[in-house]
Amino acid sequence: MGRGKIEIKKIENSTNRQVTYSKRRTGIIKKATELTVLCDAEVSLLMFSSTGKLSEFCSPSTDTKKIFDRYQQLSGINLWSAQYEKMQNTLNHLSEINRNLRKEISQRMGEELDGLDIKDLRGLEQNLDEALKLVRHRKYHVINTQTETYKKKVKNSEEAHKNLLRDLVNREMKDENPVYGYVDEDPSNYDGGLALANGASHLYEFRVQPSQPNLHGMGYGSHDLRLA
Amino acid sequence: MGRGKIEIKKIENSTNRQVTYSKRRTGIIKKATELTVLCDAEVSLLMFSSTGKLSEFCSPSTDTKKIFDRYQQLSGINLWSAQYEKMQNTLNHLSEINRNLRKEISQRMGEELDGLDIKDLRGLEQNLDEALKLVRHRKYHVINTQTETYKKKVKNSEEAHKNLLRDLVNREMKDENPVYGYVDEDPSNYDGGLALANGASHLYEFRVQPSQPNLHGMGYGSHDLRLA
DNA sequence: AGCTATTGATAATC
DNA sequence: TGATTATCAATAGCT
Repeated sequence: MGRGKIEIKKIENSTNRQVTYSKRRTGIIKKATELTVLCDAEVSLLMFSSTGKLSEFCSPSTDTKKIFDRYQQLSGINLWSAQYEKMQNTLNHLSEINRNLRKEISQRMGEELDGLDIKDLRGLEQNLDEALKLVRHRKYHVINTQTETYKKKVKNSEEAHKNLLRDLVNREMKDENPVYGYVDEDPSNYDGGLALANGASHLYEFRVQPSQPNLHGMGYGSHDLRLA
Repeated sequence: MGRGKIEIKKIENSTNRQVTYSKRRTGIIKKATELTVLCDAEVSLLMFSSTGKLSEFCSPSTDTKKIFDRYQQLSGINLWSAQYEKMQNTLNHLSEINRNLRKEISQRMGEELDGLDIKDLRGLEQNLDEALKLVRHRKYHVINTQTETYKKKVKNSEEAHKNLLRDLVNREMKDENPVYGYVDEDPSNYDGGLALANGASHLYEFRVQPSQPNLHGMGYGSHDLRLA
């Protein structure tokens, strides 16, 4: 259809090819539209020119994504299988690692020791012993620091009290007019040492439940890692 | 184009619509083919008839999946964003859990204690202490069991040796014909006690490297959890 | 981009 | 469905 018949083979003249592409692209989109309207069909048409430019047509009743989903269902071709598998592998790998980490924590809590031989047990014992020393060392350090702070605060307080009393006496001696209303500049700091009274840790006390290591109630064991 | 002009609107007669769909489908596929060949383009054409039947055309140089991938790249539309996001969330969640588990292990090894207050430290100390007791208990149990087995083996061996000697003496007394070649029925069991000599554990000895929890050389710390 | 001679697609019909 | 054909639509070559 045109001023002359043409052979259906690649148009070598680049400009001519572009022009023909443009015209025929319009034509085929018109055809797709007509098919959509006349026959109540759903159509997706994707075209990449030789220069890589994308043109798209899609029936108005739907969108490209829906068409693809439908195509996937009907054709049985899983378009994202590669990506899907890659992610799925990563997920499985992470789950496996987490399982192992949990097992290690359990063993460090003295549970699930059945699988360990004498060498493992000796290693674990030694390791726990060293950890215990480190934790105790740190604990004493924290206690000392807090105690020092506390002592300093008390000393400051006494100093302030003494000064206040002196002032008071001075004033009474001068004009017999006592002063009330003294307030410490930062009373909230005084309960720093009180925390020492509580022995149990919110971090570790839940561990009385055996063999279910947990992290602040995240409940990761119940998550569904499958993807429909 | 036809024996009469037609209006572009849905063909109500179902049979007629099907016939037109068939003819025009052939036509548009021909157009797509021509576009592909003449203009060196890549084309994907998906059509669903009003009855739901799928027809497909794709340029011979490629396939539908590749076209979709390319479409996705160029259009910026993530065609599987729902799935992707779901998996990505799961991945992030698992990674977070992983981080926490590692941190807990580190703390149980006496590392990364800076963030813990006095309550936490006391709890951890208590927990480690109890774990240490459990591990020691288990270790002694295993040692005792192995020692018992070893003793029994030795006793059996001595018994066997004694019997052998007696037999030997008896035979020599009877016909002056000594017997060689005695073999224990299961010699491999005798080295059970030898493992006790090795103090270090293959499981825990690598922990001298600080703050890198590890499980049997899995090296999960280096795994790339990002998804291209 | 337009124009139009010409080919190509297809609606109606069998 | 498949073939035929009179018609209309698309477009190749040209400006």
